[in-house]
Amino acid sequence: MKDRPAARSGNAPTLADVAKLAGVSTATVSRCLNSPEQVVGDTRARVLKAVQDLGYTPNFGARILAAKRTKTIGAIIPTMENAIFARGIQAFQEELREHGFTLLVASSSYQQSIEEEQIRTLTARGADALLLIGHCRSPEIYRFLKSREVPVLVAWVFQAGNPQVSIGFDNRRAMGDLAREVIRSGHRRISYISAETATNDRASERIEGVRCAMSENGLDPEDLVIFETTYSIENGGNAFEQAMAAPVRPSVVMCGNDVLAAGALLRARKLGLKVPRDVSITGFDDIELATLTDPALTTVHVPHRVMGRRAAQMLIDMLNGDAEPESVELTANLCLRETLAPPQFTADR
Amino acid sequence: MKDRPAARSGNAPTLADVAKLAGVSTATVSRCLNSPEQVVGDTRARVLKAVQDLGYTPNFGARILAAKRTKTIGAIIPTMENAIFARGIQAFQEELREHGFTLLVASSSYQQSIEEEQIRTLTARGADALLLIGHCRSPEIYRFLKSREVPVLVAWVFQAGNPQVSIGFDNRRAMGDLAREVIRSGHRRISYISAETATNDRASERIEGVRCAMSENGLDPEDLVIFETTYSIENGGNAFEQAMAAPVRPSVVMCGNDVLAAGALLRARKLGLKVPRDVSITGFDDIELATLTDPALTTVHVPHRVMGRRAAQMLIDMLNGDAEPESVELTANLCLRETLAPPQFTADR
DNA sequence: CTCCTTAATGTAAGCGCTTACATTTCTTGA
DNA sequence: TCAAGAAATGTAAGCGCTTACATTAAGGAG
Repeated sequence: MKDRPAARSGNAPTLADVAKLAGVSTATVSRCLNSPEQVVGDTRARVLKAVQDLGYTPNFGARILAAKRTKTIGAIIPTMENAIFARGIQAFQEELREHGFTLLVASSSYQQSIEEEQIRTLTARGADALLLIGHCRSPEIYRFLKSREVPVLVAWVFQAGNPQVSIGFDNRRAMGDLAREVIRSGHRRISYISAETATNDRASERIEGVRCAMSENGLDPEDLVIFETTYSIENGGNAFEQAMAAPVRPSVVMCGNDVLAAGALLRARKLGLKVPRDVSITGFDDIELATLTDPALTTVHVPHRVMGRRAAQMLIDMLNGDAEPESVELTANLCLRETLAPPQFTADR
Repeated sequence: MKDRPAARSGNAPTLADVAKLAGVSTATVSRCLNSPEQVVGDTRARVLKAVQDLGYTPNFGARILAAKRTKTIGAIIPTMENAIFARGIQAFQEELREHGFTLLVASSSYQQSIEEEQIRTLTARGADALLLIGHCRSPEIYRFLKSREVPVLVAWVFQAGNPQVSIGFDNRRAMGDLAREVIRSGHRRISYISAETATNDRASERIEGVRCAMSENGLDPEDLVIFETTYSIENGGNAFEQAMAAPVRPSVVMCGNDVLAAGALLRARKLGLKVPRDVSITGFDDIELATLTDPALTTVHVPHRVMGRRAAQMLIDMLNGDAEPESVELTANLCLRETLAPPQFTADR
């Protein structure tokens, strides 16, 4: 890898170039750009014309260095490939843009070490604040963030009592609600397909939700059969097949998200199982896909877009020091569609 | 919006702090971090320890300013909400990471002005190179990019003869191939649901592909009925309904992508139309969703992941000046599944 | 018409890093 | 053992911007 001589040096016009052309000082140009009300109309016009003529673009590196604030916010999500994050982040960015902020996105592939690296990178790049997903990360990195005084907002989760400011919903309760519904319709043998729980608190909270619902209803939480895998249609299908191969067949397979559920549904079709007659399947998130499948997926609706927009507003408020930041709980509602039905009391087992 | 005093000043340890602690000069520390082979093992260890102890993170602003290259690559995509970009970019980022590059993503909401703004932003932030989607943008911005000497790679398209380096597939030919297949199975009355074509060359190229196929087969390209809308399931459904309400009902509705096609399919079901008996539907992209629908979608498979990975490699090569960059054409293959069948020769009309 | 207040603009000191060049320290061959 | 060249390290000059402070211009009151 050859080190090329510094690229694009000498080309980009600088503040000084603009200043010279407009016949003012660099300070005036800077003010024109950052607080135009401080400079009189006449001069301002001249400066802006010079900016135009030169095709001047400020160098953010220099700005970061000199000003410490950059009107940039960073977000680190597990993966762009999951529609829920894509959607939330898209809304997040739209809201930020309306307030003159730029968004920098990075993804961590669900790996804690990568996420921490990205946190450092974005901070070093002058992100004024950060949006992160879930609570699961090392104390060091929280210490780091604190020492750098970077405001952080955690999204996609809400846990009463957690001091870290967050916006999201209570994963445990949401999945618990669904599980209660499942149990109420008569299911007793539940299998659960989950994402890897090690560094994903949303996933583990959801499992806890199911367990709670079980004990509340006199079922032994220990009986919950769990299959951990990575989010993908294929993996969902495989896990489903495994689940159905168990000696005691579940009457319902609950899935940690819609993608897994879609995979399960597809595989059920392939295996010649009728859903929900032979087995019920549930998802989580309510992405578009959930309405497309046949039968349509019973799932939990999460307001991703709303979450994204509100997250942006909260972060901006935090940056402005407008008010004490406070966690926001959004509600996730059940979406009862077609894949859940009372179990057939067949004589299997 | 109050201007707070410069945040996190005085907190972050700097190169100088590290240097002092390690008892060396800042130059040595810098070398330790950027070209470790230049500093002897003993010193290096001392410096790295100091870096650890202090929790030092380099300030990218300063780096951009001083070094002009940042091992960062920017990508601007129309939207994160489209699985195809999400997938391609995810692969792109994975490959970049393996080579020590960081990815900065921004999205343009399919708006040219926003895209150009983002191009300037990412450039100003020290992106060493840029990945952009499609060829559609103003000459000024290309001039800007050229003057800044920022290597640019255009993805998701390949047009023979276009001097701008790109990686992708020939949208016209790919959709043309599908159209030929459609015509070969006997269809004559084709309706087409497209994305907005104004600033989306992929969309317009695909339409051209259909038109070509039509004239090759003795059909009048003027007869192609086109509905333009924004990519979404809902819009796809609406456009489909409109298409089917035409006095001369199409026997096939071709869609600019799978999302529109899924919407069409769903709406068809709602309208009581059997696909493909009453009407055929085709998509484009072959996203996961295409296999989930019932019947499964006939579409064109695009190798998004491969494209992302190769794009990363190409950009890195360009940055290294390793070889003359050359456009790469990938192939997009037909995926004949269940939604396309010969038309019924009913007596409608 | 002068003096003082206020608004507009200019001056210049960094921000933290890289790197060309200068200096010191180590090797090595005769 | 010593000179000469190589290797390791240090010195210091920016990179382009913001902003505290200094200066100048413009009003307004007396």
